[in-house]
Amino acid sequence: MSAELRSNFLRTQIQGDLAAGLSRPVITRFPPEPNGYLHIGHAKSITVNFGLAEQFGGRCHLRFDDTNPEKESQEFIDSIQEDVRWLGYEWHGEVRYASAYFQQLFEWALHLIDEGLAYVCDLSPEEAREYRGTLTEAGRNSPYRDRSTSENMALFLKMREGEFSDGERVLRAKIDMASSNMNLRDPILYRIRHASHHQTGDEWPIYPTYDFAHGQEDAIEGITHSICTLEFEDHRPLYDWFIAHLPVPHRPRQIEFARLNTSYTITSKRKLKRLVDDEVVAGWDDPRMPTIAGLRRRGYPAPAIRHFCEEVGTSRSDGMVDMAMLESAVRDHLNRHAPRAMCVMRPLRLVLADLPESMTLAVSNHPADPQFGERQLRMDRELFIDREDFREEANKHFKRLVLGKRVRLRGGLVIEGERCDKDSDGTIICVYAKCITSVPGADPEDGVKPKGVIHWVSAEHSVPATIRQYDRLFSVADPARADDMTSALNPNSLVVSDDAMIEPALRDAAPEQVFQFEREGYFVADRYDHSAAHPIFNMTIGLRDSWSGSNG
RNA sequence: UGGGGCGUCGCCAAGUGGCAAGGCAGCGGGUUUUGAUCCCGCCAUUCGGAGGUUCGAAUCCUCCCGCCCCAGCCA
Repeated sequence: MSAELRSNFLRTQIQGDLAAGLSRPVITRFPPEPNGYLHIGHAKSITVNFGLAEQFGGRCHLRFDDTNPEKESQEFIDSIQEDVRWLGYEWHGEVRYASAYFQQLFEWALHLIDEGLAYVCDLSPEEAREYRGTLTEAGRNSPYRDRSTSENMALFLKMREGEFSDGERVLRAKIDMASSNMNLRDPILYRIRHASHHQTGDEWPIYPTYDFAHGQEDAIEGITHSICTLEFEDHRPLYDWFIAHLPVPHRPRQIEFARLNTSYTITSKRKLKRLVDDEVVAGWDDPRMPTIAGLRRRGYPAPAIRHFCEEVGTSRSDGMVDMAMLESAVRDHLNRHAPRAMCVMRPLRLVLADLPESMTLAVSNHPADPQFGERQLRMDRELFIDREDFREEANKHFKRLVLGKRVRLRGGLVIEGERCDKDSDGTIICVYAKCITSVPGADPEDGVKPKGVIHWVSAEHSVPATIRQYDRLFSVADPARADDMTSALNPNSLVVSDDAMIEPALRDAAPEQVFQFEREGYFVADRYDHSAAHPIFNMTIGLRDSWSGSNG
């Protein structure tokens, strides 16, 4: 394990296991159920599981926990694999499926029946709930609990043959109906579902539950550390019970950590699905979604997401991480990796009447990294600047273009505002300025430096683009706790503008390429919709801004 | 009110008997052809609370308080 990684209880635990003589390589697994798209919380689990394997020279499996066919689909299986790879990880060997172990699981169920440790129960779901008791009252034994081994065997075989209807019977473990741990009150091992499975088709009319499947899957694969979230802690005694009572080839160990929660987001798959189904967003990969696919389409780089997951740490205490931390990781990565370009969002015509002739400027693509090279930009008599960058008059805090004051056009000349035209409503429609310098990049000869620098594009040589500006989807920090998710939505989470003008070269941006539009923020060429004929950029995130809040 | 967890700065989080790391946020200053970046500085005499053990406690003990999870034939 590299020394620079901060310690956490998982790494400490594994180091301890290794020191205590764990003789096999560390093997972890990322075990999603294919019933939705992966989200930022899964990203955390992925970096934990794949990261641990990597740090300890072990391996990590990708295993679909597909024990509930009615909620699962091939679409999710495909998207999950794509997302894991995009995040930068490759699983060891083939993709695994819990469903590939159905026959083994079935045989282990027979074993438990044989041992008198499992029985077929005919209680209806409602009756079973009654018999289960409550948190403070013990449950009662099912009237079917003492069936003979042969009767249980015969009944379970009939279940497997599809002779009963859905919900008619279940197979339960015989543990302790009075246990203070609800999971030990004769948990269900198999339920009847005449449902076609995306992997096994109609081969099985019965499906194992999570509890009966997960630990055994881990055992089959030789998983050394089965890492899951805190809510499964109460299941660990049951996990261990199966491992102890079944002839499994290996004893995996379950360790729980606190799931990742980030402010202003929701990670319930059920609720995310509702946003998609209700068309509140444009799909699972809408750039406002906390899904991996959404973050990707928003322009969040995979290395930034991985770095964020490492930075927040891994512990056992519930909490909520400030979204600003993820955003910081994104800005940090993009600042170093995104080439600079100019985009004028709210164009205002600027005329340089005394510019002798159009000139071609060589402008750096990155202020701190020469490897990005430079690009040629045309500076003509007529330009566009942002409306926000001009005022007829302003106090000294306004470092942009003002009548009678100087400002530099990024990478070009220093100019001075002279006058402006307005329409009948008083709206400024054109600004006139004179050139103070004649050589690009030079300072004024009189030594009076410009107040600031503004960005611009050539009126003639720029091209229109659609800019999709995103803001957080929810306006409350903890939408998961809102009584009504819909009322917590931010009505301005998406603002589309077709007014923007961009440098012509931006037309040729590759899908998913991210640029910094100087003085604005980071923008990504939309993965699907961007084209040279119709450039479309999604705002990834704005630049940090210490001005607008205090003065603007 | 049964059981299982968790409480260290505004938000995350190291630390496990010997001087309370770090990141994010925030605040001040410097550099700057991006109000960005970068750089410098500030930001917990105290670890949920109260007792106790100890030369010494965030770390060990006792009691108390707060928050989270569990009563799916979901995972």
